[in-house]
Parts: sequence; structure tokens; C-alpha cells
Amino acid sequence: MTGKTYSISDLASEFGVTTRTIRFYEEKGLVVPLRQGQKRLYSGADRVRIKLILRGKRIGMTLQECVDFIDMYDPEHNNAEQLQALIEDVKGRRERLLQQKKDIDDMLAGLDEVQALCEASLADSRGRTATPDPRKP
Amino acid sequence: MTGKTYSISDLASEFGVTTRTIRFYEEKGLVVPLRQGQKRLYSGADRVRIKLILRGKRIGMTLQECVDFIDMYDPEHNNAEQLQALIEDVKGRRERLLQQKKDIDDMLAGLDEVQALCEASLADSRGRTATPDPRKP
DNA sequence: GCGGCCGTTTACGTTAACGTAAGCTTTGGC
DNA sequence: GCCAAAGCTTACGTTAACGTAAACGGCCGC
Repeated sequence: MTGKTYSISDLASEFGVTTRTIRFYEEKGLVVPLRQGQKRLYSGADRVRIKLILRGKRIGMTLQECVDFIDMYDPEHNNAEQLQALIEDVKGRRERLLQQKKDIDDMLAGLDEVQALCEASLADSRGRTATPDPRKP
Repeated sequence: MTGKTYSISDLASEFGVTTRTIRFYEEKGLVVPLRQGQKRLYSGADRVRIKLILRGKRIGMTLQECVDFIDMYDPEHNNAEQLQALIEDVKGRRERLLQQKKDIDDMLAGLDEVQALCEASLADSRGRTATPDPRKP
């Protein structure tokens, strides 16, 4: 079976990007859709590739890093030397990802703090203006 | 007490960036160090600010987003309206951060997978060439 | 048959975040 | 006293990742 296919605007609207963006990715060789006549025809695999690219972008990777990441999966790694290099690469990437995760946790903690301050401040101002504290004598 | 201070190259080397970068942040108003004469003199607070900026950058925030984030802490938010808006802002940021965290976990899982494949492949090739499997009859 | 859409190509424009270079003080060390 | 290192300012250059615009082809609903 040939599998489902997508038009460029299908994918653009699904992922919330412009068609220009997707064509740009093609210019850079990140995706190479088939054509029916003039028009681009995206396969499921193409769709996943774009999805992975956008995932990478969300955490601040460049497009090049995104492809590098994706290309780690397909085994153009024949000899032991290349495999070792890839493992080293994986190691480095893991470290960076873990650092990012830590950064995010720190920022989430910061948000909790900010929100708590806000809510306290709101409760306080409401207490002083509108509704008198029912616990008062 | 006046607290510890830092030269621009102190901070640059500590954070692994160039002095140009730090001056650029000043151009953009992200840090405003004191001066002694001509030279910039960074306080502990300045240092933290830069640290937070770089943290934001690591997870793909723009410099503007970084300052916005940092500025959430200091309460220029007087009235209830502003506080509510800030809480909404926090909500949005939290969602994005959680999404990013999910993205990272997915990518970490991918790395595990890649590494497992690599190691299996290495073990296999070693098994076929150098050391015969000792468990063989 | 034609007005809208969707799609295509080509090409120039834009923004963020620095890099790089030149030319000029300032300052600590010998 | 002098030189190298560190700092400063000013200004132009660069890269990534699209945005925007113009100009054109195919299709379809009425």
C-alpha cells in the first residue's frame, strides 16, 4: 500500500507553520517530498520528519542540529570507529538535554514562586478592600 | 557592605562567552553595570541576571523572552488587573515549559534507543571477528 | 468563462545575536 | 619609561530562519 499522503497546506496547518517554512526546509534539504506534476506530495515519513524538526526547534536546536539528530537513527554507521563516534555524540547530546531539563525545572520553580506571590497579593488586596476577613472577631 | 564585584572578563570566562556578548546585552538594556571611570563593574545581581539570561538561551528563548521572564520577579505589578494578567502569563509559560520538557524526554528516549543499537552492533561485530562467543558449545 | 483558491518559482527583505576589525585609553609589571 | 594585556567605542559584516512580494499555472464551482 502507498500510505497516506499530505499536501503542503495540510502539513502547514497541522503544525501551525506557513507553507513558506516547509518549502524553506526543502531548500535546505531537510525534507524531499515527492511530486505529482508540479505539486509537492508528502508521505507519512516526511510528515514525521517535519514533526521531529519542529520538536527540535522548540527546545532551541538549529535546523542543522535537528537533522543531525534525526539522521542518527538511520544506520550509515558501518564500522566500529563510526559507531564509537556516534556513541560519544549521543553522550554529549544527552548531557545537554539533561542540562536543559534542569534549566526548565528551575524555571518552573520560579513560575510557582511568582504565581504564589501574585495570588497572595491578590488575596491581600481583596481582603483589604472588598470582603472583610470572616475570621475576625 | 558593597558585595563582590566582577570585571567583564571575569564574567565572560566564568560563563564561557565573549566580552562582546556581555557588552551586547548591555546595548540591549539587559544589564546595566556600574562604571568605575570607564570600566564596567558588575555586581552580584548583574552576574545573576546574566546567568539567568544564558539559562533562558539554553532552552531556546530569545533575549527578550529572557528579560520578560526575569522581570516577572520584580513587582511592578500594582493593581489586580496586572496581577491577573501576570498569572495568565505564568500559565502560558508553564505550558510551554512542560511541552519542552516532554520534548526533551522523548529525545532522551531516542538517544537511549540509538545507543542500544550502537552497542548491539559493536558487540555483534566484535563477536564475529575477534572474540568467539564463550557460550558456544 | 471567470473569479477564487491552491500551488509553484524567483528574488529581495528582515530580525536576532552576535563576530570582527580598527583605533584609542588605561594599567600593572619589569 | 615602556610594552603588553585588558578595556573602551564605533561601525560594518555575518548567519539562520524565515517573511513578503511579484508573477504565473491549474482547477472548480457557478
